[in-house]
Amino acid sequence: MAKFSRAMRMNSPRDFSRVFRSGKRTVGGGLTVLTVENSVGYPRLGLAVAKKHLKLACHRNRLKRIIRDSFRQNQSDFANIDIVVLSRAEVKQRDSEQIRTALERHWLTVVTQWQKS
RNA sequence: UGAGAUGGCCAAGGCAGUCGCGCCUAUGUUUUUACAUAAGUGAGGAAAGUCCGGGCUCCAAAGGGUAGGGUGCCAGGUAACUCCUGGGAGGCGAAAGCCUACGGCUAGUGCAACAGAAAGUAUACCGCCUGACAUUGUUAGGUAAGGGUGAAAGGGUGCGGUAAGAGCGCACCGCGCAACUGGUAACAGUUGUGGCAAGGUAAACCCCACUUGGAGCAAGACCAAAUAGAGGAACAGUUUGCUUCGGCAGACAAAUGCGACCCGUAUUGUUCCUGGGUAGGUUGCUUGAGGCAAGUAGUGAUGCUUGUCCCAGAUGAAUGAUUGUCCACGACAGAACCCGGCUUAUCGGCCAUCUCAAUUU
RNA sequence: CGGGGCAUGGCGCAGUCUGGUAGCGCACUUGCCUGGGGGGCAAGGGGUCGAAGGUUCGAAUCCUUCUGUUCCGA
Repeated sequence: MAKFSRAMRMNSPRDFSRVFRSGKRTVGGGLTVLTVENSVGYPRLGLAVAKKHLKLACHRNRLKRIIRDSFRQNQSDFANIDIVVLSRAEVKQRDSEQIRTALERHWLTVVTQWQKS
């Protein structure tokens, strides 16, 4: 049962700045993924979609939904890590299909970087 | 059948399955927070731009006046409006129909570069005509038909008239004024009269009429807890009474608030600097100028009556993914306090009414 | 989400209230002064005034609607 509860979202600015300071980074497909180990006992997801990259609120919402859903379906592979997904300027040109496949590639690298203990 | 006009409705394409999210109800577990299961429900016509109007909240009642702002044919609708409806006037179209910041420069002031004689109580460069001098020009007058300048030149056309001309006179048109008729009114029509005297610009100042306090849910309210209610500096007026001489009370003044200013009114220490600490949660938050249906008044916007329904409420912010299938292959685009409008973006589909053309009967 | 400001040569700004000529500094080009550079002097080029409509004879300026950019409010 792959769920996505409130607790699995990163809300506080402290968590975000910790990931930005010491996270590992992978780039590609219009997205940047940062990961770092956490101590809460489950993986967490944080999103940062810039208004500069996607001007319309509708498109920003859509990108965030796609990322959340992809995280939900793949969460069983992750170790206890905090993941932050950032948008890049070129997401404008990608459709939802391309973003999903890009995310799959990112998850693969993340999983090999952080082996489940 | 084709071309067009107007108004209204629908629009994460429809149906079925699987996984997932917010809210809410029920049940169960748990000290609470929560968790699990099931049912219900879950973005828009523009949610957008923030261009207007209102509700709501705070600014002490939001009071009076001034300034400033807004609106501008007339009447009605509305909680209100820069909105809507009906009517008038002007313009566009063959028609249905559409468009219009559409009060007042005969209240005042200002502006109009360059050009031009002159840009507004008119004037005269070239002309035209008359007189004088003189010999094809000079000068004194008359005139504004023609030319020229300009975006714009002080009514238009025709006839009469004249030295040449001119509303100088007449007819028609246009304009102003008056009376009458129709209309609630804007306005329209008829008659009479004036005789050109009122040129443009008010999205120029302004005048007139109506209207308008300011800020915004990050407004505001409540709860709990923590910390603080500290230190330093400067200024604390005038006068009266009492006094145990420390002060106390009253009046005036002053300061501050009432978010443009004044009136009015309320309050009484005020201002500056330094240091310390901080944690948020709840509420406002969706039952409303609400939707739907029927009846009824009205040309209509809309009002009234009855019945019925509850239809997002998040807070780093909920609607997505995937499979099958069908078609005309799917636009613009995401609520954040709530409504009424306007404007802008937009693939298409459906319905109703009307106009024109062709054909057939 | 709410409330403001700004947009003018390559860059930074005037001009907008009060409508008719778009100007200033730096930069650029050419010439001169100098043996050369720097510096100075003189001359010159370069602007759909963010976009589209409207008002006006005439719009950078007035009005309306859009577009970008920037600031403020816990």
